[in-house]
Amino acid sequence: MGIKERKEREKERRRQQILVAAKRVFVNKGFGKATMEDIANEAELSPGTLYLYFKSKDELCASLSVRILEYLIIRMEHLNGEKMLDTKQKIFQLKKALLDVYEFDPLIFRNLFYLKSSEAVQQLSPELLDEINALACTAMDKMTSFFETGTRKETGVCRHPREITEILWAMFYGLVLWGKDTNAPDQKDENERLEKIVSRAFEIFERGVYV
Amino acid sequence: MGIKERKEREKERRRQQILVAAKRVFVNKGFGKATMEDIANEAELSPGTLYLYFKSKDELCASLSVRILEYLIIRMEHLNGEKMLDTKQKIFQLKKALLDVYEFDPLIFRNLFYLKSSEAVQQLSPELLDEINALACTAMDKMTSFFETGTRKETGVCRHPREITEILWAMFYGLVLWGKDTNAPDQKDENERLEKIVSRAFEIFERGVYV
Amino acid sequence: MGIKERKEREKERRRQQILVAAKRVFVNKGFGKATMEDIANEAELSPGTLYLYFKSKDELCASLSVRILEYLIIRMEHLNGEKMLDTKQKIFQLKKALLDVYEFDPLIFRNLFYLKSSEAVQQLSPELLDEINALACTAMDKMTSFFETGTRKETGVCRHPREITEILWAMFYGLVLWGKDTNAPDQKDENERLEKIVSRAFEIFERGVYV
Amino acid sequence: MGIKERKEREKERRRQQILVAAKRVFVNKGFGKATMEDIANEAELSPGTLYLYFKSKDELCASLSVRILEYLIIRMEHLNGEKMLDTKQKIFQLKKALLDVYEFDPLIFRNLFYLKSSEAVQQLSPELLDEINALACTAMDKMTSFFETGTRKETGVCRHPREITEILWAMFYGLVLWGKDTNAPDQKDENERLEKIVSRAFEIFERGVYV
DNA sequence: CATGAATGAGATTTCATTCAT
DNA sequence: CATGAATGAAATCTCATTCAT
Repeated sequence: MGIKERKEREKERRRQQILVAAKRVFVNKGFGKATMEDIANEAELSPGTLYLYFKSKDELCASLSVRILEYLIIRMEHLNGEKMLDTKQKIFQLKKALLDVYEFDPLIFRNLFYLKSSEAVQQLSPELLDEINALACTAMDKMTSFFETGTRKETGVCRHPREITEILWAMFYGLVLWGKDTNAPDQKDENERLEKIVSRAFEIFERGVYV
Repeated sequence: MGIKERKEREKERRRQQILVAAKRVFVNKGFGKATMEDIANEAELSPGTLYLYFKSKDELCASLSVRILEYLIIRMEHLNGEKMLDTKQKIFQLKKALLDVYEFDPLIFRNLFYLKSSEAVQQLSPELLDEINALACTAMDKMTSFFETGTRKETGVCRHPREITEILWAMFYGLVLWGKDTNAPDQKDENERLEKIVSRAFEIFERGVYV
Repeated sequence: MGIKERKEREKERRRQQILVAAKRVFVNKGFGKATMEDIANEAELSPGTLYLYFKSKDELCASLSVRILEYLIIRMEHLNGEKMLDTKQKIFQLKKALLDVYEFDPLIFRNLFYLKSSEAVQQLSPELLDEINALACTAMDKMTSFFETGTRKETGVCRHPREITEILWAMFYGLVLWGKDTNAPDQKDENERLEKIVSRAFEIFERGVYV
Repeated sequence: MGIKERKEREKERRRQQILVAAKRVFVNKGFGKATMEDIANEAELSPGTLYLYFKSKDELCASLSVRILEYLIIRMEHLNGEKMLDTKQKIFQLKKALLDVYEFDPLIFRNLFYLKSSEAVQQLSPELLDEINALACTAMDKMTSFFETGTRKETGVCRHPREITEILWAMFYGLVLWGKDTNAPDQKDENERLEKIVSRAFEIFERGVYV
């Protein structure tokens, strides 16, 4: 039945449309101060409609993380496709990937933070919570295996791929969250600034990983 | 007038008492979901009383950051007292200092993040905002000068003390915020876990900073 | 036009099907808390469809009463068919009839009460309101005339058939509404309990009606 | 501490004031259609204030029943004070008492009905639910014991005091609920009508109770 | 200073109803 | 006819803030 599928697709598109609108609102107002009405207005829908797609405001917020984690995982899978890299190259590739993800959605880290901050977590439906946790795990695992596969055939470098992964991730996370100047005049400047400092950080780090 | 001073001191003590209570509440509920009544109950005061010491909920939240930044600065000043350290030792000392600050107030980074996240910033009184910005700058400056003074007499290492400071800070910030597992069974376990990964991170980093 | 009639019949059948579903929902949720969507789900129809058969939720509710009043009237007409009964027998027959009606639809009294309770009445369409009032009157009249015809040929007993009717009706109504234990384990037990106390009540009453 | 007691009293008075306002609103609009705002306006308070005294709308509604059941119990206790009555007199006294209760609050029965109708019951706090159930039981017990004490010394009459109690109560309940004409021009007329039919009912009933 | 009852604006959420398909 | 997504008004309830005591 083509008709059922089309409906399905449209429904999913509408969901995405709402998420996009929500993201725009959150960027300006922050999660706490944004209202469902704001989001509805931005999405050019009525408040009630949001509830056809998301059980509650908290679930809507959390769903943003799903979207972005999915993108992150895809990016990590791409990385894993590239074989025959040494650790140095890998760190470089990871940096590039993370900066891409950030550019795709600069809100991602604030989002993940919000999610982790126990603010909302408690009243999410178990299903959604499980989904998010699974995605976050998968993302981390993919990153880790990226380092694992590459490093086995080398000189004993990078013996703790999991920790390296976590540290690099945290470093990026920290640079984004801390550096984020709310009053930045321009997203472009902001991105440049970030790229510069991240590059420096990964550079230093990369030297440190080598024995 | 001793009497005036005593009043002053008592007033300040009461302020601190409220901040302590607020911190306890925020740990559990998050900034957004905590109510003034929650805080008042925790402080064993009435809601109205809070407004004798803080202009608004947002100012109260922001004041928590002041408290912690002050402690951070003190800690950094101590560091600066210790002369004749090479970069390696400095990084080690900084790590220790940051872990101490974290132990003093594990909430500090969520706090600072909340402050940066534009959620509330916009409606803070300019005075408070200025104070916080000044404190944050001072803290960063102290950290930077810690690296500067140390490194001049050395081998050209650490030519970008400001960036190193920012990166180390962000790395720590990231490790704390990301690693923070809301459902951690025990603060002590949590602390140990953090210390371990932070040590590893600073270790790698320290190797990278050396030429 | 047989085709028109068939359409008509089918339409009426669909109406009944909706009413049956509505009744099931109301039993569990009560009139106020039940939603049109609940009813639509129960009837395996879409919410929109309900409005093809009923002007509004209130009209749907009210229509339930119509259904049951019609059954009540039919039952009363049967009673009137049985001639040559003395008051004692009549009271017994009435009891039986009422218990039958109750078994046919245990919700009937809550229904009628809801209708009387001014909750909705005010916004019903005049036509429906008139219909219901007419039916209620007819039902009462039939009951009354049941006593009238019987008692004329007797010994001056039962000189106020109208009042007797009303009292018996109210007594039954009260026993049902009051006794109705929402948490009753079982409709069957419930029915037995009701029959027992109703029998006792009519027994006493019957002795009292005789001079 | 007189001051604490005074506060206590004032708080209780305010609660009563809200209940009185709620009653007035419910008489006009019915439980389902009345809004918290309606009640707040009637009580000349703000909507938020209602929630300082009642956890939810449902709890407010249910609390009306508490008030009235308490009055009912008091009235029943008075009855029990009067010794040396035969059953006939007792029935007469009970009738008078019930009519008094009705006059004190004509809404009582609709209230109790609402409470029983499962509409709200499910989401009441267990404490309130227990309190109401206990009160309803007490009321019934007092009525029953009124018949018991009196009848022991008599001629074997009234061997089922519990059932008699229940039947009389239900009869009254039914007469009130059914008779209640929402469009009654005047409460006074209404009361007279009720008194007349109730008297007739109890008269008949009383003859029936005697062997 | 401290209180805490009251406020009332505003947030989330629900749901009867409509209408394009 | 039937659908069910969308609506949007309205309801419930929350909570930062105020103010009379």
